[in-house]
Amino acid sequence: MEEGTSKSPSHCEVTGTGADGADADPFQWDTREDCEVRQILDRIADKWSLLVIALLDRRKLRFTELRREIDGVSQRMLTVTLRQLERDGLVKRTVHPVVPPRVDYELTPLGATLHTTIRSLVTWTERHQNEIAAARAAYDAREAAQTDGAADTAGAARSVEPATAPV
Amino acid sequence: MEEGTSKSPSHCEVTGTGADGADADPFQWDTREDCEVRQILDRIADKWSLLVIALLDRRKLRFTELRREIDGVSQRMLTVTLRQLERDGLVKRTVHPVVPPRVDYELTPLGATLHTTIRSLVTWTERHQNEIAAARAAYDAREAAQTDGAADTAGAARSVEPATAPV
DNA sequence: CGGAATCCGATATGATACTG
DNA sequence: CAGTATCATATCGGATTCCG
Repeated sequence: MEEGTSKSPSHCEVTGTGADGADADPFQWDTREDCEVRQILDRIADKWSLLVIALLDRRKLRFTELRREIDGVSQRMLTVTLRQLERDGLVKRTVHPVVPPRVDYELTPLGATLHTTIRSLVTWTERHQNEIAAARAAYDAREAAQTDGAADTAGAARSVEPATAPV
Repeated sequence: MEEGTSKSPSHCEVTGTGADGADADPFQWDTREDCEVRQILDRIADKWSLLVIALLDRRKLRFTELRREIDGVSQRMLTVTLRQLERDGLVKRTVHPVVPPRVDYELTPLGATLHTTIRSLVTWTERHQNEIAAARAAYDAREAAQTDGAADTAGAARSVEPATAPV
């Protein structure tokens, strides 16, 4: 990710609708790793990219402001991330040639359309964080149980069906 | 990511609506890196997790099938990813105790709700991959131009505003 | 077949120092 | 303030091997 994506991603077109991608079939998509969609996906689903886009909601933010809002990001990673997003046309960078340098970042129209989707991802997470926490606790409990006491008579730790026939 | 998330993430509640998260204010959310939301986000926004969830749309898939569909994933990463998703309660794993082992993976109801969101992310990418490709090309062109020939008289490579006053 | 465990290299990322 | 450059390394993740 560090270096520019100078590889040559095959532009694998979707086989479905003739238009401009946007297939309706949930199954019939690429998944080839050298595919452009995969590459883009890897980028926007990036830890920091996600946060940057989520935060740049209809407002400009300065470099330092972003850095302050995104707890834990290093100056370096924020820079790199912003460059990538700028390159992908998702974020617009504006430099004010003033004495103490000032740089603003904001979403481009394209970035704004993505923002909606990202936002829904964040919302989903907020909504279900409790369920996930519960699931984790349950999983860990089972895990510990079978590692520790182990070998209980009947109840298997994970879901197992009562064998029917081999493949 | 390798090890179980045995850290202690602060359960940082959203300040907004009293209910169960689902805040309406796009700004007032966590961003603290030790926050649970951030951790979950990092996981589901993971390169492989994303693909697994996207692929498991209303169907069971065996380990090998998944591996075949997700080009480029190693056995190890697929296993690790599936474990995490299972732990988070997003994927259900079913072991059939037959002679050649057979394991099926499918989304849980919770996972299904996430699938919708993930899917929209994939769709967005498919729809806009051309725009992004164009943006990249443009960016790289500018970049090369100013690195190479550089120093053109007027047109600056990046967006720069004509200075008004310092901060 | 599905997976666990180990080894081990690539690299993504943080910390630090320097610059305009 | 907003980077860039360099260095050190923690982590990710692939290849291999062994197992039920």
